[in-house]
Order: sequence, then C-alpha cells, then structure tokens
Amino acid sequence: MQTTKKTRILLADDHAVVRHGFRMILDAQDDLEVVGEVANGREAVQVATELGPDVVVMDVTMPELNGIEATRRIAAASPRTRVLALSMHKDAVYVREILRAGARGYLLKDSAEGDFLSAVRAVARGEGYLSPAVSDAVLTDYRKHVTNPLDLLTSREREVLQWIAEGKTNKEIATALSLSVYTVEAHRGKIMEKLNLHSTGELVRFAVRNGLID
Amino acid sequence: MQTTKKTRILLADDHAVVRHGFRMILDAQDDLEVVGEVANGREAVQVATELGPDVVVMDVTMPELNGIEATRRIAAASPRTRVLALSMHKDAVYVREILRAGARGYLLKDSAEGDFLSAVRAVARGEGYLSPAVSDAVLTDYRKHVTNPLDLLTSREREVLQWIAEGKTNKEIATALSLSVYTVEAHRGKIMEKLNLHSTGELVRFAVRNGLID
DNA sequence: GCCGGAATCCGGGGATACCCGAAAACCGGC
DNA sequence: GCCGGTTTTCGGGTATCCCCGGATTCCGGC
Repeated sequence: MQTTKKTRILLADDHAVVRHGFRMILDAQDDLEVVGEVANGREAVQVATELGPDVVVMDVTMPELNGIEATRRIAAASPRTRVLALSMHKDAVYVREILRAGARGYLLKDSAEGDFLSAVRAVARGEGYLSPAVSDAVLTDYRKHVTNPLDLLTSREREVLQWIAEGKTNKEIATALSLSVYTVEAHRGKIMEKLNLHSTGELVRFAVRNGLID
Repeated sequence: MQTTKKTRILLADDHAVVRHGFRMILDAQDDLEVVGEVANGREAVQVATELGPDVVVMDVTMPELNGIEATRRIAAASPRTRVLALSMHKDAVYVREILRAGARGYLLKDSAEGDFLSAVRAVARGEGYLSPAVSDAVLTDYRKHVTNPLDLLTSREREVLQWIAEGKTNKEIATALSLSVYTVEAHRGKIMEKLNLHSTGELVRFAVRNGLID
C-alpha cells in the first residue's frame, strides 16, 4: 500500500503507437499513472487544463499546435503542471525554444527506458532533466544568451528599445540618435523578430518586465 | 560678511529679456546668486545636472522640452535641486501637472517682485510656494482627484487601458469586450486626452507606473 | 583576406493608431 | 422629467507602425 499519491501523467504525441508504448512503461510503475492521452497541441492545452496532471509528456512536433506553443500555454495557464519535452532533435535551437517556453525537461526519443523514467520522475519533483547527449550543447548555448532575453539584443537594439519603452515614436528616436527613421524601423523590426513581439504595447511591456525602464 | 553660502539659482526661460530681469532682481540680494541661464527645457536638465543649483526658476512653456517634462527629469536626476515653476496661466490643470512633476512652487508671471523673492527663498528652504491667485483653485482641485491620476479615468477607461498595457491592439480589445473598434478607439482617445499622452508607448508606460499592471 | 554580424539606409504596401467632429442610447441624481 | 456624464457607434483624414524585400558599410574573428 502506497502512502503518497501517484504522479498523474498526460501523454501528448500524434502517434498512437508511441503513446501506447509510453503508457505500458509508465503504468507498470507503482508511483506513476497515465490519466490521459492526446494527439495534438490544442488538445494537450485543453486536457491539461481540465485534468491538471502533474506532468505532461509532450512531443515537440505535433499537428494543429506544436509542442512549443502548447508548452507555452500550459505553463501560463496551469503553472502547477510540469512539461517534459520529447524530441528526436539534439539541435540546441529546438531545446532552447521549448525550455524557454516553460518545459522542465528535454528527452531524446531514442533514450533508454530507464532514462525516460528518470526524466519523468525528475520533472515531477520539479527538477530539470536534459538528455545527456544534448545537455552539453544546451548549457553552453544557455550561458551564451538564453539566461536573459535582453541578451538576445545588441546594445544598439537595447538602446532603441529603451526609447520605445519611454513612449517615443520612431521619428523622435531617429532625431534623438541622429539616425534615419528607416534605421529605427529596422531596429524595431529586429527586436520584434528576436523577441517574438508584434506591437508597440508588447515592446513596452517587455521592456518593463525586464527592468529596462522604471 | 555673510556666514552661510548664497542660494545658487539657475534661470530657465526662453525669453532673454525675462531672464535678464530676473537676474537683476536676484543678484541685488545678498543671499541669492544666479549661476546660470538656459533657454529651453533640454538645456535646463543638462545644466542643472552639471551645476547642481539649489533652485531652478523654470518657465512652463519652453521649446525643445517643456518645463513640466524638464521638471520631471530634474526631480528624478537631481533631487537636491528644487524647482520653482513660472507661468502665466492660473488654470488649475497647469499647476497640477507641474506640481505632480516635482515642482516645489508655482508662481504667476504677473506677480510682484516681493512675491517672486518670497517664492525663491521659500523653495530654497524646501517649503512650498503657490501664488495667492492660484492656491485656492489648486487646493480644491487637489482634494478632488489629483491624489491618483487614475481617478481621472472612468472604470471603463481603466479597463481598456489595462488591455492596452498588456500589449493588445484595438481590434483585440474590441473582440475581447464585444465592442466596436470605434468604441475602443474612442476610449483610447479619451484616456490620452485626460492624461495628456500621445502614443501607445506612453499609455503602457503610464499604466505600469501607476500599478495598473505587473 | 574572407565571412558573419551589426548598423545603417531605402521603397512600398497594408494595417493600425491617432485626431477631428458628430450623434445616439443609457443611467443616476436633482 | 430634464441634465450631465458615461458608453457606445460612425466617417474621414493623416501619421505612424508593421512587414516585406534589398542594399551598403564597418568591424572583429577564423
């Protein structure tokens, strides 16, 4: 008889056979149980909200809504639920993106069963987990520029963003910095592209949240 | 022979003849001395930082950077320096704005020489000074709604402002609140008019400063 | 020296914001 | 019931933003 409750898991993968394999492995454990399965990102967000599982095992590439965006939404809507990302890519960019979206772990699909279980349990405890094959690449990449999203920007871009956050228009900034309006526009576009923002309001909000002003 | 140091004063007014008149009056006093003159708000901020005067006599209407914004920046950058605002308007709104920006005194331009000197000395001592003609209007206005600028807005306007500050566009807000885009635009315009703001960036900045988000 | 990133400038087009004026419906208070 | 303020909608004009290309210069690293 167990004293603590089992870890409740939601499986999100578009291949039924993969989900089935995971369920076999997980349900054989005393401390783990699968409470649901979904085949795309949209369903993952919805069901995660309804069931409030401890862990979502999330495939990165899924139809309708990819795993990265689904992770972002789950992290925002259900912060208690932790996401373990699953992918075949050991490329640092993939890892970086989904970790930034809020995933607690990143597991390669060709991992051994033991690693899979370790990853699930680690994420359930709130720890991080990275597949050995990617952890090196990730950590160096991380140290480079993922710690602070502001580090994604060049110094000139930060400077421009600061003016934007102070409520200035492109024209005013161009005058203040003795630049062409075109240049300021280009910087603004670069900033938005890098940070995935799409309006002046979002830019200002970002600047505030990251301590660029106030 | 004087034991204490003279009060050091910076004159900021875009009319040279006005500055000259003030200098004549001030330099004739044993306890006061003019240490600099500037003709616009931008210079006022710069020179105030360099010289660190005790008092800045600041015209409200000046080119390049108006006296209100200049006062705001000086108050932020050089808190030891006190600002005495100078204006021809006895309208409560003007007074309110510049006092909120950090000015310690407000003097009407048609005041007598004696009042002028009283005001400068009062501000230098850290006291407040209001021209008799405006003090009544100001105080009642103050009690009404100046404590919190957000009180100038209606509840609907605050609601819209909050969405704007979260980076949403008019169209998104209209959808969220089941309104026409025209309506949201109207609210946005009203908010800008009431708060004297002129861009999305300034709106977001204001919302942040006044605790509407984050 | 070549390469890549940063910074600068340009053109054009569609979307959105900004500003003007106007008007109707609602709702609470005198 | 009239009045003032709020909320809602609309039209039109201009400015600014947003996005798509492309282009040049400069500079530091391999």
